[in-house]
Amino acid sequence: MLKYILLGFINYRPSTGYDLKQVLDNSTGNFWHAHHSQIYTTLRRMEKDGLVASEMMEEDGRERRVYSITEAGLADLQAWQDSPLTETAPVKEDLLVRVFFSGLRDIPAILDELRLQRVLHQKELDFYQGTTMPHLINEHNPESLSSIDPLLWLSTLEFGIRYQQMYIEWLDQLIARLETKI
Amino acid sequence: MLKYILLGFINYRPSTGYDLKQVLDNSTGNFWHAHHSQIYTTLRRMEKDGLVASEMMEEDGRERRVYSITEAGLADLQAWQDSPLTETAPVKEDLLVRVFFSGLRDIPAILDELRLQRVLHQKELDFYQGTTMPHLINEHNPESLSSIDPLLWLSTLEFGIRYQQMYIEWLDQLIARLETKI
DNA sequence: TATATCATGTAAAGAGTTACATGATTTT
DNA sequence: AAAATCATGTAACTCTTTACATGATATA
Repeated sequence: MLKYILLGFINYRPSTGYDLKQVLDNSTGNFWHAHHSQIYTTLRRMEKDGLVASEMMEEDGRERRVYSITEAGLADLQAWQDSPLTETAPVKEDLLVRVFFSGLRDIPAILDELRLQRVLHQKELDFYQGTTMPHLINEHNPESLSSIDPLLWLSTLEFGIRYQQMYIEWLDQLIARLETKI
Repeated sequence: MLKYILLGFINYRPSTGYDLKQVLDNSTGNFWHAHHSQIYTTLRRMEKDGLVASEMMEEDGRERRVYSITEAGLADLQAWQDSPLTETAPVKEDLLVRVFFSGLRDIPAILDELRLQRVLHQKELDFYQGTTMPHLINEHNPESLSSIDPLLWLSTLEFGIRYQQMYIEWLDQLIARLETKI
């Protein structure tokens, strides 16, 4: 999947691994993330497979490896877009595993953990409700995104907002229930 | 993480890999899943590490390898419970990646994909709203779960229900928006 | 001058998926 | 008799994380 995310962004514009790490953190971080090590190695593999081509460029004395999409890469991206998902993505939520097996733990200790999670999820919600998407949309000149791109991008951002809101409501409900059990 | 899920369930009662696969599918499937191949290999590694011990048992002519938790396993489980999570779990949602990069796709094709996802998420919601948890709770005799177990288990189930409801609402919103763009 | 950011990588280990492989019992 | 379920595993591959490693430039 990371391959297609990288292809998708490189298709918007040629990019370095560093660029892509920033872009991922500030736009897809909400539903997909990757460490820089994985991004760099995946880009190299994609180049070996002929999906992208790279060129070292010097800018302000900095050496940057800029990747561009190839014809084969564009074909791969389009083939992926044309084969729709027929399954749902499985959820993996560490906290829920912990909650499930917390029957023998101290209730105040569980509450501490849940309250910390509430703070962290509120922080993520604040981040998504901040300036993330407008900047992504403004970076592209209006002509290049005549289509439904902004609608789709904002929708994925709204997913993140809904998710964090749901998560916080759920945490509040669980915290309230546990507070009556102390 | 799978290690702790397996330890957690084996701590409730000695189990086989097959048992654990069923239990995972019917209780944690909502926030954690694993293929049988991963469960079997993880159990073997855990046995090598002394966290569980296995014994072949014959039942109705079937050979079953039953795993029990060891003292070291229980200590490991408790140590994990005592070190709270200080981060949130990253979300990985394939569909959102696809939506993000659907700017050049045919809108009717996107809508088909979203409507199929709606059906699939509705199915999952129906499943979670079905009989999953009561049976898990009834399987244990009431004395063995005098604590807050049912409350915690039901809360994780409610997370799944809230998640699917949120997902469907989000899909409906996006579908409605795209329908105006045809 | 120290810290942060820019920039790119490798190595090793762990987690997870997919395919292969087998054979018994139970239900239709 | 066929299909489904019970039951256990291995092999190969891919994905992901964590740690190691380096060096330049920009900011405080």
